[in-house]
Amino acid sequence: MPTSLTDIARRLELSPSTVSKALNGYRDVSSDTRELVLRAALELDYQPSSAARDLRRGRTDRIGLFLNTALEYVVDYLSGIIPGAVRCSQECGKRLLIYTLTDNDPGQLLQVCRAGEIDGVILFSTHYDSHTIEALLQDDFPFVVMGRYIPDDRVSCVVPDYYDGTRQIMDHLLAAGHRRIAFMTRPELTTANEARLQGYLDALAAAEIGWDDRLIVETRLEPDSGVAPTRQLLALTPYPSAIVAAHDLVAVDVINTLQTAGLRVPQDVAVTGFDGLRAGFRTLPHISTVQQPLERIGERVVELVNRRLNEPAAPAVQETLPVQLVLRGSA
Amino acid sequence: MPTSLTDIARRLELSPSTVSKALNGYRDVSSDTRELVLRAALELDYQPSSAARDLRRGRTDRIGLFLNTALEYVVDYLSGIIPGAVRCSQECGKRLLIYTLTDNDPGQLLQVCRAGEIDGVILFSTHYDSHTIEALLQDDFPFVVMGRYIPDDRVSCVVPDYYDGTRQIMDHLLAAGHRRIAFMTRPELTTANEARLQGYLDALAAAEIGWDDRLIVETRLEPDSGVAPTRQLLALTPYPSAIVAAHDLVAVDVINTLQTAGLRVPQDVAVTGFDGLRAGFRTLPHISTVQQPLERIGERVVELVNRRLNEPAAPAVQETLPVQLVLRGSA
DNA sequence: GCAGGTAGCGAAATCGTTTTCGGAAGCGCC
DNA sequence: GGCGCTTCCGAAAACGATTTCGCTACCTGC
Repeated sequence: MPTSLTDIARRLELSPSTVSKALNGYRDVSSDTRELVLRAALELDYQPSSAARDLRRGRTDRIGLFLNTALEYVVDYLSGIIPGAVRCSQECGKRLLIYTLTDNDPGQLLQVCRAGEIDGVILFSTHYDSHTIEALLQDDFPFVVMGRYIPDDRVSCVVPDYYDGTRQIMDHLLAAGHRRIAFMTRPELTTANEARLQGYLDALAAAEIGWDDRLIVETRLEPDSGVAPTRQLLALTPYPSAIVAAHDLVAVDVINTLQTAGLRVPQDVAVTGFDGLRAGFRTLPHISTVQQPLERIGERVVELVNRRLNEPAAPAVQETLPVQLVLRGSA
Repeated sequence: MPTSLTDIARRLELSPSTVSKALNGYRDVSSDTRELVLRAALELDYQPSSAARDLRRGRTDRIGLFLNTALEYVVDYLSGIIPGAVRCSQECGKRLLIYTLTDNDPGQLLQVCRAGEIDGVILFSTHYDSHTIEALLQDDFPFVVMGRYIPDDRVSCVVPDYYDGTRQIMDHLLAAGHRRIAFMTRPELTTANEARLQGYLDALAAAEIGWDDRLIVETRLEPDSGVAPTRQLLALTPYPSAIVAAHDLVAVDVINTLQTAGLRVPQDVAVTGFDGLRAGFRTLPHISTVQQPLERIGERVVELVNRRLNEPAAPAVQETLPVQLVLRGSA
C-alpha cells in the first residue's frame, strides 16, 4: 500500500481536498501550505493512484496500440514509428502504451477500450477488422488507423503514398532498362495493396510494356514468406530481371533466395523493398526501398488521436504522407 | 460514457450488488436472475470500468514491461519472448503490456508502479539501474529481471547461460582450427558480460592459447555499432580468423563489414552471434549463434512475477536457462 | 461601521465497482 | 407454532482521488 493523498493530509493535519489542490496547482491554497504539501509528497514518494484518478476524472491520458501476430513485421515497423509517437504523446501529456493480444483476438481491443483503460487507440493496418472499426465508431471511441486508407469519412487515417512510392520504384527500374519486372503483392484486398498494384500497372502501361500474369505473385506476412514466391519466379524462363517486393522483410527473403541460387543482386536480378525498415540494412547489398516517414507517421497518428480527444466534434482527416525512394544497392 | 453496472441494475430493477455478483459468479444469486443479468450485459456491451474495479480490488491484473532506447535490439529480443510471455500471462489471468518511456527516464517506471497501474513489472537487462531496483525492493513491488543476473538474493531473475553459450561457441571455433579469435564485448560491467568474457578466456586457456588484448573490442547497442570494431580488427596483421560478436545484431554488422571488404564468411573470417534473434536469418550466410530459449524466458519471467503476486512471501529465485549453439553457416 | 471582496480552507458528493453484512422469505422438522 | 437453515437479494461501506460549494477570516474603501 503506497502512500495516499489522505496519508499526506493526516500527516499535515489538512483536508484531502487541500492537499489535492496543492498538488494540482489550484490557486486557492496559500503558498506556505503548498510548499508543505509538496515537500511531504516528495518525502513520502507519493504518486497518485491512477485508478482513483482515472475513475474520478473519467479519462486516463493513455493512448493504446495493439500488437498482433505477424510480430516480426509489426515489431520492426513499430520501432520506426515509436520515437515520433512517444515524443508527440509526451507533448500532449499522454502516455503511449502497447497492448499484447492473447490468441490474436480482436475482441480484446474493444474490451480494453470499453473498460476505459485508454482514451484512444491507434489501429495498425495489419489488424484492421471492419467489425472492430464499426464497433469503435458506434461507441464513439477515438481511434486512428495507421498504414491503411479507410474509405469512410468518419475515420481518420495516416498512410504513406503507396501509389507514388511504387511509381518511383518502377520509374527507377524502367529507367535502368528493366523490362521483365516481377511484383509481389499481399493477399489482403486493401486499398494499400491496390494502390501499389495500380502503381505497378500504370508504370508498365506508361512504358508501353504489357503485363504478365505470372510476374505477379503473392506473399504473406509470416517469416520466410518471400522464399517460395521467389523460387516460383526463378522457375520462369526467362526469369524477371527485377523483383518489386511487398515490403522490406520480404525483400530480405528475396535477396537471400536469389543469392543462395547463385544469382547476383542487383546485377542478375534487382530487388526493391518498401517501408524503409531497419531490416533493409542487414542484407548485402542493402535494400533499395521506399522510405516511409516513420517518425512522422508516429507523430501524426498520435496527434490526430489527441485532437480528437480535445475536440470530439472535429472532423476525421485522412492524410497521405510523401515517401521517398532510397537507393542502397539492391536496385 | 459506456454502460455501467448501475445501468444494468436500473434496467432490470435490481441492485448494483446483485448485478455485480451475478457477473462475478457468486452463488447467492438465483440462476434466473443471473441469466437476466448476463443477457442484459451482453446486449448493452457492458464492460466493467477497469479504473473502478482496480481501485476497489486494489490490483489490476496487469504486468508491465518497459521499452527503452536501444530500440532496435530490444524490439527484436522482445518479439522473441512475447509469445511465451503472453501465453503465460493469459494462463495466469493477467494481461501483459508494454510501456514506452519518454526521454528514456527510468523514474517513469517507478511512477507507473507506484501509481498502481500494474501489479508487477519485468525489468529488461538493458535498462537495469540499481537505483530503480533498490526503490522497487523498498516499495516491496513485485518485479523480475530478465537477461541479467543480479547478485542479490532478494531479486528474481531469469538469464540464459552466458558462460556456457560462449564456451560452446569457442569450443566449436577451436575445434574448427581457429587460433586468432576476436571477441566483442559490451562496455557495461554486468555479470552477463563478465560471464561471456570469462567463457572466452577459459576456452582459450583450455586450448592453451594466450590471449591478445587487441582481439578484445567493445561494441554498443546502437545501430551499426559493429562496423567500427570490425574495421579495427581488420587493421590488425594478421587479422583474426574468427569474430565472436556480442549478439546477433552486432554479428550482422560484422558480416556486412567483412563482406564489403571483400572477405568471405566463413571461409576468410568466421562470425558468431548470440541470442538467436530473427536478425540472424537476414544475412547470408545466416548467423551461427547461441540460441536463447526466448519463449521459455518469456514464460518463466511472467510466471515468477505471478508467483510473487500470489504468495508475496515466496523467496526470490534466480534461474539460469540452458542455451544451444546453432550453426547456420557464418561459422 | 458596514458592504463587498478576496484568500484559504474543509465538507461532501462523486466516479463505478466489490464485498460484507443483515434481512426477508420460504422451507422442513420437531 | 417455533426454531433453524437455506436462498436470494439489497444497503452500505469502502477504494483514493477530484471538484464544487460554502464557510470563515480578513481586508479594503467609503
